[in-house]
Amino acid sequence: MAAPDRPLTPTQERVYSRLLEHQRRTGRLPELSDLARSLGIHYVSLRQHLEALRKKGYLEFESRGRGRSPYLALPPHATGVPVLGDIPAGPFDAAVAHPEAFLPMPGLAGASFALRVRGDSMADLIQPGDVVLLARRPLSRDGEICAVRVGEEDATLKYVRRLPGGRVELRPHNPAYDTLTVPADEVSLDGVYLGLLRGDAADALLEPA
Amino acid sequence: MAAPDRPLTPTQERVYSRLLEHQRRTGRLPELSDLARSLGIHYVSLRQHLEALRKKGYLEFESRGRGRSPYLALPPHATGVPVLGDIPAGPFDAAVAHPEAFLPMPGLAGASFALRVRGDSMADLIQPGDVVLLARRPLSRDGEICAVRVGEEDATLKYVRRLPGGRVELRPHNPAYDTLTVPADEVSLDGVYLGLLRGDAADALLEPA
DNA sequence: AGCGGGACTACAGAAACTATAGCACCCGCG
DNA sequence: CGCGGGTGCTATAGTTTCTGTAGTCCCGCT
Repeated sequence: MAAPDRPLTPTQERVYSRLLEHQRRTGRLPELSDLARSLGIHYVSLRQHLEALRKKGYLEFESRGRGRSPYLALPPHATGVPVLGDIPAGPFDAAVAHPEAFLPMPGLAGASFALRVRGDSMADLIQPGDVVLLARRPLSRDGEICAVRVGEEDATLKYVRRLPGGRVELRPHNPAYDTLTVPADEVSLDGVYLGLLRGDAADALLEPA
Repeated sequence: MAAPDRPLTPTQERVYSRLLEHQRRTGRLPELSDLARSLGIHYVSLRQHLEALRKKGYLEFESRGRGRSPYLALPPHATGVPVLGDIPAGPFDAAVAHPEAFLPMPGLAGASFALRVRGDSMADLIQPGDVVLLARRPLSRDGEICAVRVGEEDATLKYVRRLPGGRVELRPHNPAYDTLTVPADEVSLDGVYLGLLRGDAADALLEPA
């Protein structure tokens, strides 16, 4: 119930996306009466929708007594970047994986996710406990660092380059490991490297799920 | 006037730090009447202090008409990590440097800052346009990556290790460059590596100063 | 002696929010 | 066909926050 678990009706969708938009634009949430006016519906109706959204897990909404402003907030999964699992790690399905925690980064929410580094198999620039930020988008320039999986192996970070003939070159940062070239259809590209947070910095930022 | 430029009186200081604390704890700002009660002062007095803080550049505060909640916000420099300049770059004085922009990361504010990478002299893991997060703290473990300056040179990122005899080893990530050992008093350690954001991710997060 | 910071009292009005109740329409489902 | 859910309205009455303005007091500093 903590995470969105039920589909929204059209009007609930309208209310919810209006809240997201307002949060992005202004960094805060609108007042209920303003929102009701701008949606063209009545205050009482709006509250019914907010209550429905709350029950479905899309937001936090709590009355604080007569005359007081209600507590209204979008939960971390709406504004934060989810930490989906570990790297290297077994195959994870972004649609199914349930996040362990969230990085509050409104500018990146939706288009990206994060993985925590578990082993020390990566280059010395990345340590166990670090959190790697990854964009959910296809490769745009050759040579970008990506989280990739080959077949059933664990996800790892590699420099990815497309080769002629439908093959892909996977080069590890650590030169002690081999560079692979694999048919493109055997590689699943999970995310493009967007950044990294040292373990202690990540811990200071993370919000529990 | 945009940044804090004048000293605060004791009570203004109290009001301001209470706001910071509330923002850290709850992620939002308190209502004025609650705040006044918890500070043990009257509502009208509180508003005088908020107005004074606004004039001194410590916060944004604007009345929105009778009966409406006032607009109250802490500016980016209170909750964000400042981007102080470029790396490699000439000596920058953290106390004097005026930030170009801010990364909204409340958990790290105060204890850290950021530098934008300008040249491509760093290792291939760090590209021009990236933003490097740095902690304002001394070296805690040998081998940490730090932004250091030797004498009057530009600041660069190096693996730093303390050696017996008051010397310091500075090892670049790129093995093509030399590892230096320098007397500790010739090295100024500007910050300890906390993380990195790719240029496009940083651009999505940055707030102008 | 004057000034600024700090703090209070008082009052009237605007707007937001709570709480509750009732009415109406449309739609899908059993 | 009836029922429930979603949507939306009207209405009333009460609480609280916030605005705006005005006046009083004390204290420390210049």
